[in-house]
Amino acid sequence: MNVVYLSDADARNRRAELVRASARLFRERGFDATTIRDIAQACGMRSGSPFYHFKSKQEILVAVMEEGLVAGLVTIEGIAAQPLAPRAKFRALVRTQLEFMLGEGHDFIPVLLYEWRALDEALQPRVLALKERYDALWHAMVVELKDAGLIQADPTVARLFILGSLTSAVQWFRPEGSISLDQLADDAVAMFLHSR
Amino acid sequence: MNVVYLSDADARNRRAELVRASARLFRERGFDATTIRDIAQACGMRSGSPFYHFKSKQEILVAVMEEGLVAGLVTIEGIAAQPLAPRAKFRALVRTQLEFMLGEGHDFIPVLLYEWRALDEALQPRVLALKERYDALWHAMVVELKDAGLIQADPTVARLFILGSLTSAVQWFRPEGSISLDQLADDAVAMFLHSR
DNA sequence: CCTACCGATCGGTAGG
DNA sequence: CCTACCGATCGGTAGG
Repeated sequence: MNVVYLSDADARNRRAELVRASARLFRERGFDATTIRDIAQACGMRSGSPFYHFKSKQEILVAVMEEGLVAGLVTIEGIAAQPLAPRAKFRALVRTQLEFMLGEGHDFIPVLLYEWRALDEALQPRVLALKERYDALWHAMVVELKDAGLIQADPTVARLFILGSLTSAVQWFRPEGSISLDQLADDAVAMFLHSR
Repeated sequence: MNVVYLSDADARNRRAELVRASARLFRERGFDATTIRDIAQACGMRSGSPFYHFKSKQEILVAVMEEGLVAGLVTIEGIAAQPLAPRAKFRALVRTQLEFMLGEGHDFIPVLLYEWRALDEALQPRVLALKERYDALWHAMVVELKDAGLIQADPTVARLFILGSLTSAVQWFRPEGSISLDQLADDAVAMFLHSR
């Protein structure tokens, strides 16, 4: 029953491939509209084979969310730790956030943002802890901006509005369009930060 | 085959009831996760009965989107037509938009925003025309603000960021929480409009 | 990882 | 609008 059909290394590779393909499909079609058969086919497998690597479709979703969030968090926390002036740090954080939401091959964060509801409540705590680290980091950034007089609104609402507007770009940004991620970051800074 | 089981008036009422219940369910659970049986039950019908009023589940979705959009558009256009100063008009538009997204019983616009992908491509044009009127109105508002020196960023990006951040409130705003829609509107004005 | 399959669910329909 | 039902799809499993 518990016979091994793949070497450890092969199994790890195939698992990673499943997570990557699932992220892309979940992002493009949504979790509910993506079938296990779609995922298997995208990796050249038969329909039952993903279950060699994951207990359930929900476990695939949680893997997509966790792995994407961990990768993004490490990068973002690295930037937040740099000794930059508030305005420059904000610009750098925004630019990185945009990269993780809109850049080539970065399907994980959009899935996290748009498929949260599809995740079984029992599994949500596993992702929530990471999400909170994310929010805490941005909250500190916004408070720093407010102390510097660059933001006037309530910090919590400001944080939610800023992240919300960046998030919304997932819906309308087109990489082949005329606007670049750098321009987008500049516009965000111009919009959200007042001059003193 | 085409026998009539309800009077015209009854049929209209039941249809409206189906649209209202569907809007709420689509908003709460998503389109894919809502079954015809859920909708029927919410209206005290049996599972096959919604198809007396609608050809398909997709037709229910399009009805939800169209009816919500038409209602919102009429109200929003009324405000845009008022002779208000740019800052005051912006505040009024934001407040109304928040009402239609977050207010009691207003499930239509969130469904439009979050279930667009679930709508068959063949049906999208029916809703797109209304959406464009919406965007045009907001675009004119943003240009007016830019001319008045209250916004500095590119008008298209500014419009998308503003609507995106308001839209995001659907995900985190809780009516029973400590913040009111009026405060939210004030914070949006403080965030997005610079002083001259 | 594959083959073969099950059990449940779901959108939709025929007929009254 | 109800009853009774179909056909397809889908997540998941047994066994090798």
